[in-house]
Amino acid sequence: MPRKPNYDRNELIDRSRDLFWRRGWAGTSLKDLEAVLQMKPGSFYAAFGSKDALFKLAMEKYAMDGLERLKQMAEKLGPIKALQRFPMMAIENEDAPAKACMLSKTLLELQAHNHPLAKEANLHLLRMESHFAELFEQAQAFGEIDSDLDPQVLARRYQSDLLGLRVSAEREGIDATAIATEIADSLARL
Amino acid sequence: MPRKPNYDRNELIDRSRDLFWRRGWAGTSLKDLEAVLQMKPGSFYAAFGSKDALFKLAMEKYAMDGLERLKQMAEKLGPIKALQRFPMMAIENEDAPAKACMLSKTLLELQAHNHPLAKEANLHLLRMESHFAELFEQAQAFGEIDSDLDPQVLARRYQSDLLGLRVSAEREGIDATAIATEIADSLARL
DNA sequence: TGCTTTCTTGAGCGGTCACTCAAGTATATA
DNA sequence: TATATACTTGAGTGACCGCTCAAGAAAGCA
Repeated sequence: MPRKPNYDRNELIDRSRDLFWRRGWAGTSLKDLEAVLQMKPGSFYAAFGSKDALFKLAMEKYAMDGLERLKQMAEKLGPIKALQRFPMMAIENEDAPAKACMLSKTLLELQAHNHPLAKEANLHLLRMESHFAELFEQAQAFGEIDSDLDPQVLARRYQSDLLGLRVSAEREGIDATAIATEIADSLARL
Repeated sequence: MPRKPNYDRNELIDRSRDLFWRRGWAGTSLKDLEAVLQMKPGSFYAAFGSKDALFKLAMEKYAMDGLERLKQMAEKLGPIKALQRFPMMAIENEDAPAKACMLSKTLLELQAHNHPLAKEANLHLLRMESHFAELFEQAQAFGEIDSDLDPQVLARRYQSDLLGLRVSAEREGIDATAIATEIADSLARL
């Protein structure tokens, strides 16, 4: 009986993610979103409820995609090779709206205000870290790295390096690929 | 003939730096600044000109203090020990308004808008990186690390690690001291 | 075709933003 | 003490913020 929306909700979330990722939470206004989504305020609020609610959806998609890419890479290359290539992949995609990680950007922007989205970002980062740990564990099982090392510790350091790499990649005039290579090399020495 | 300001300009910049460091650029409103500085809008604009101008001053002080601490540490401990201790020092100060680096926070927040303050932040980061490189060079001259390595490359990687560490330290439930220790350890292996 | 139900539109809400300025106040010099 | 010269005050500026809602348009069902 009713009328269907004339947009693809999933694609709208993608476009929002790109905008939020690049410009951040405060840096993205409703007007910006309306322009990119081609939506008037009424439709926007009917569809998503609020700017924060959409940001949450965008961040979830961002995190899910990242995890998915890591899993696919691990299936194709095995755990250690996946971990080695992941940093380079994260920074070499020219189409991405930003080099830096959307989760860390959100965390840094909103943590001081105790904004719920900061906690959300931290949660996604924890999930990613867990999967890094799993891969390190698998690599140990395969005898690819020293099995005396603690996978959790390795994962935490790895994620920290990755976040640093991606902040550096955001800078102008910095050759981040060299850093990515070094991160990969240091994994080979474990 | 005139009247003197009844405030210590330097201390006002310190307080602004702490607020900006913690809350970021968009996250700090004029009202916030007026409250912390105990100034009415008129005085504020007479003293500093604009929010951005004060942010610039705050960031300059932030960068100068960081560089100063590094130099003092290097004088006291020598280059390599200073580089080893610097990461831990950066995250263990409980009085600091934030663990993450103000320069990287500013860069991530404002880079997408081509805001002049983002370029300014990048410049301060470059200056810091140069000094890291100097210390690596000195360490080579002292025979403390392999002299075949490129000090510039070492410095870039070191700064990247440091930025990652400080993002991680900002997170809740992450033991950043372990990461700091590992950064120090990996310098010992050069 | 007519009715119901949803989606779309866009003017406009109260609030906050960075900032201004005219008036008042304090102080160093003449 | 009188005057010139800042500094301080705070109400008020226009612009933008996230968001609301009443009215109109479109599509599925009878």
